[in-house]
Amino acid sequence: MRYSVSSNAQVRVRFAPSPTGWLHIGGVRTTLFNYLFARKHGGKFLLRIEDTDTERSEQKYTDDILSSLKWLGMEPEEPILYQSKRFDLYKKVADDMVSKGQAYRCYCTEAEVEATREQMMKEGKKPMYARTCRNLTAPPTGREHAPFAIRSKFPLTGTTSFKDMIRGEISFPNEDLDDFVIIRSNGVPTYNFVVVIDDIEMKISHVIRGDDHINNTPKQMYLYAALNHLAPPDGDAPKVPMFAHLPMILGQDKKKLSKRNGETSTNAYREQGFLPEALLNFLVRLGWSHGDQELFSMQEMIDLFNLENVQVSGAVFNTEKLMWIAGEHMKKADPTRLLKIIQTDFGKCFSGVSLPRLKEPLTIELIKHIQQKVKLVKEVAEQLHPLLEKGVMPVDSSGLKWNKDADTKQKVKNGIESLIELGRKKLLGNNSLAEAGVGHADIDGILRGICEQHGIKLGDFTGPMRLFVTGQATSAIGLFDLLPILHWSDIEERLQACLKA
RNA sequence: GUCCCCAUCGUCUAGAGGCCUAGGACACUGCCUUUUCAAGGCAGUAACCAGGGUUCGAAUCCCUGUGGGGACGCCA
Repeated sequence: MRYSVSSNAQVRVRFAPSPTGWLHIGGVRTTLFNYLFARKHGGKFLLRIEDTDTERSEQKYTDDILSSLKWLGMEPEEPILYQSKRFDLYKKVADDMVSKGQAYRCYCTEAEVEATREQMMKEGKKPMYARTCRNLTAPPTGREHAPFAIRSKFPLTGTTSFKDMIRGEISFPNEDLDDFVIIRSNGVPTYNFVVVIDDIEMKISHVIRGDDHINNTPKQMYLYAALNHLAPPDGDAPKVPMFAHLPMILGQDKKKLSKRNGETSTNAYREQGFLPEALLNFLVRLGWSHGDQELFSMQEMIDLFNLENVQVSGAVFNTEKLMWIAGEHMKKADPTRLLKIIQTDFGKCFSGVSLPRLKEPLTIELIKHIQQKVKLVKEVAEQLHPLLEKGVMPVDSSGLKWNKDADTKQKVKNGIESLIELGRKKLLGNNSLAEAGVGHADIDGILRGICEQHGIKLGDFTGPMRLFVTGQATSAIGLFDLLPILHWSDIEERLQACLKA
């Protein structure tokens, strides 16, 4: 909160997800803060795939992370580092630590370790490894050829502390810290180990991550000290990066956001039709603020972002606010771009419509109006669908007010007949009234005129028309705007259907 | 249980000792327009976890308590 960035160091940050699940929305927020920080300081944003868990890592998840980041517009600026390709290196570093007495071979079985852990829990202590093998000079008898893990030889006394850029000084008594495993008995390295090796090699200047990593930091501090010799000789990278631990994103139940208490998959938001900039705007306000400002363009986020204004406590993921922000960004979006997204992501919404109709300029005109009222791209597509259909569509007219009043019903029909006639006259051989120079205000005048002439209320008149022309009782586009845009032939067919209702 | 972190309206937040009878936003409620719908405008309800200090003065600093969350893996 109170620490600023030293100006001469090159800022290099990374997002380091493990491909064991779809890109989590919390990961997107972490990425966003890293990305904004890099942009703001003229640094670089990098990506590292932490696929050391060979059991659970899957290619499809890596693909998902990559495609989601691309969708969000936050792509890495240097080649992606895959940890699974570097096992040999990690092993060598670990062996080196063993030979220097910074780590040791542990011959305990998982069951043995688990047993002591449970025992300590019962005694009211923090469950830790009993350090059985810490001072061994040779393998225990009978286990000479047994597989062994490699553990860090973490100091037993003193304290380990670091200065968090968001929270200030955080320190841990060393006696509470474990001799954590750095290489599993199957030879695969663990997270806390490789993260340090890679951050050193990638010359990461600032580690910005979720605060669930606070407790890992002292372990990593130990490793930074032990692996100091790995730091690049050019000295342009800090020996130990600065840390900034971001508050968690919480579900409605105030617990860490997970599948159980909210939608966590980034893809789901894309499929629902959120604009990426809307999602990002919502996410940036979860834990960060700039005075009273709520709406930010990507450029504004970059210009305004800073770690000083990052919040310390967790933030509940609030879907209502997301929806509001989505609507605000929708209003500002370029309609041509919206059409493109509709075509690539929401083609399925157009069953029964010949897609070439999407290319007609009238589509853009329709989108311009629709986007003012809806929040999601999918909604734009759904609103567009019936409008682009040729001719009549099935409608449910049972809810119409005129069902209760035969007199009005007849008057409205008379009015519609007048409208059809008038429309033809105004069309002057064009496809649509708009092409003939008829606009919103003209339609307003025409409809009001007809209502006056036939002695009906505007609301009674527009209700049935809206239903038959849009196929829906309510629509995201006003009738006054819609009538000029659509092909008059389609409107006429639909109004004829209305007359028969 | 142990360690770490946190604590302002229901939610996101502003707040860096006096500008705070605590501001904005979402949501909610009401009103206006009711001569088009899911628009727009206006207004309102609503919070400094508790107790002790420090200070002329505390939402803001300190301590304690309470509450919440996170971490305690040969997951990341």
